[in-house]
Amino acid sequence: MEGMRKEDVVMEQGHQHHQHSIERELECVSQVPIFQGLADDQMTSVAQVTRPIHADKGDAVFSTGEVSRTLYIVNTGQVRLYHLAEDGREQILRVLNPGDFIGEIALFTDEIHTSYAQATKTTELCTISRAALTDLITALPTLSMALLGALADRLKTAERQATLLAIPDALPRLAGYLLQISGHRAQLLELPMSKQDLAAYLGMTPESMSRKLRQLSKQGAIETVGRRQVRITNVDQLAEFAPE
Amino acid sequence: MEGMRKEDVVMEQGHQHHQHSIERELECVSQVPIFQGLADDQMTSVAQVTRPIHADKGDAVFSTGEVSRTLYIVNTGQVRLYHLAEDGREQILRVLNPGDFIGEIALFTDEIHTSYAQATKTTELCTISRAALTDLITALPTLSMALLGALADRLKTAERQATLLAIPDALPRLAGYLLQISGHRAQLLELPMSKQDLAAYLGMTPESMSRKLRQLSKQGAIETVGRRQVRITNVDQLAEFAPE
DNA sequence: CGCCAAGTTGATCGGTATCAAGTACGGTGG
DNA sequence: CCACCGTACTTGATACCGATCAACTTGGCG
Repeated sequence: MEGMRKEDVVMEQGHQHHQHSIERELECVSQVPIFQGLADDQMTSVAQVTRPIHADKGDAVFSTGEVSRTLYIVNTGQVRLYHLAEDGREQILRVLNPGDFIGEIALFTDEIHTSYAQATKTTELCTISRAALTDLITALPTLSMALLGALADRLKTAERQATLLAIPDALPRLAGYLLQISGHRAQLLELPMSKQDLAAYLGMTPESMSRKLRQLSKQGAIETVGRRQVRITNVDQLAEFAPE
Repeated sequence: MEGMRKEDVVMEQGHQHHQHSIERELECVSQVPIFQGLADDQMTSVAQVTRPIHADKGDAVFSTGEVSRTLYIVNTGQVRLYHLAEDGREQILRVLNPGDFIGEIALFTDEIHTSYAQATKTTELCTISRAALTDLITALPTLSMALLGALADRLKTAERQATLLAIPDALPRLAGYLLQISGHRAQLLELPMSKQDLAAYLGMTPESMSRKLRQLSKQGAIETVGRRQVRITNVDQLAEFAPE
């Protein structure tokens, strides 16, 4: 991760601004999956329109009501996206891990953000303005393809999520979710969010979540480890409870 | 990483159709929103790699298990996408109306279709192979942008759908859905699918759907008109039942 | 006009939300 | 390193909503 050869590229670009190096920007860009596959000089031109952002744990990256004209890409750390219901309950939309991005809708319309984005730990992001990104897209077909691929992937996830949520019973919803994030493999896995957030994400209450997890572990399909981990001990058993 | 070079598959495939007129293909292409904004000659090159497909009411466009290497765009008619649960119940994923497309995931991986696509009426589609489309994307930035926009839009819909489905009570789910497809406007609107399909789409039974619709109309928020239409008579009233 | 699928209505049952207490994990400070 | 504390999580009891099964009605297509 550290040993990137980027110094020579930085030099070539030095004339634009003064010697304010774009090293930090390049580091961000080079880490991000959608920019993999770009040549060094292409990466540099991306880095030039990138602006890094830092957010400490608990900080808001953006809030509801703000106008969205920027693409945010998580470099390190984690960001959670959520809605705030009028009763104060938070509905988790998605958790962004390194490489994930948000704001793609901003590319096409002056949309108002309908959710909050909050760092759950110390987080580094890079941002790209709409204008800069549209320029990049037209100039770099490789980037277009990468973006399309990432969007298609998220779409698939969202549609699978919707299919899960349409199931009326909580047990298959949970089982299906666990199977999905484990890749149908018996393993110890870290939950991407707290159990109460996960409960909301899966359309149930924390109480139901707890009961269903217990039920699954009594059946020998899983074990809960601490507060944030679940070990899948028997995939077939788990699949019994899942849909299809 | 190595730079990607585009192979000239477009020309090779286009060659085969060169003999007869591409009038039919052009008609399809010119109707489709994602191809709007292309110059005439660009549209022609798109048309050359397009293959029209006809499906009568009830016909399958593709089925679960088939390998997906094609983008399908609906020209006229309607296609419904659904999963088949083991108990035989159909879970509607999405309904494709003219201009909508499916198969974008096929562009990036040899994915197996996980759903069925069935025409609900006489339908004309155009199809584009993966190779041809990737070439088009690299050649036509306008098309890239249009595709990205369409995907971002679908993503937004899917995520909103997931948010709706996470609500445990049926009434706000239905109210939220109606508000959404009506654009928060009082108007007569055509349901995009049958009520029983809509019920599955919203994660409830046809019986519940019927009862909740009745409840909303007793409150004066809506009126049901025939089997496929709903008139929104009081948006504020409807919003009372919707989340947020 | 007649038929059949789609939709409605009713009665019952089960599952989950809710409310209310209790428990334990994991971070903080001593 | 350990004791402490707050919050996340768990457990229990009850009520309510929606799924289910069954019977009926209606719209709309041939």
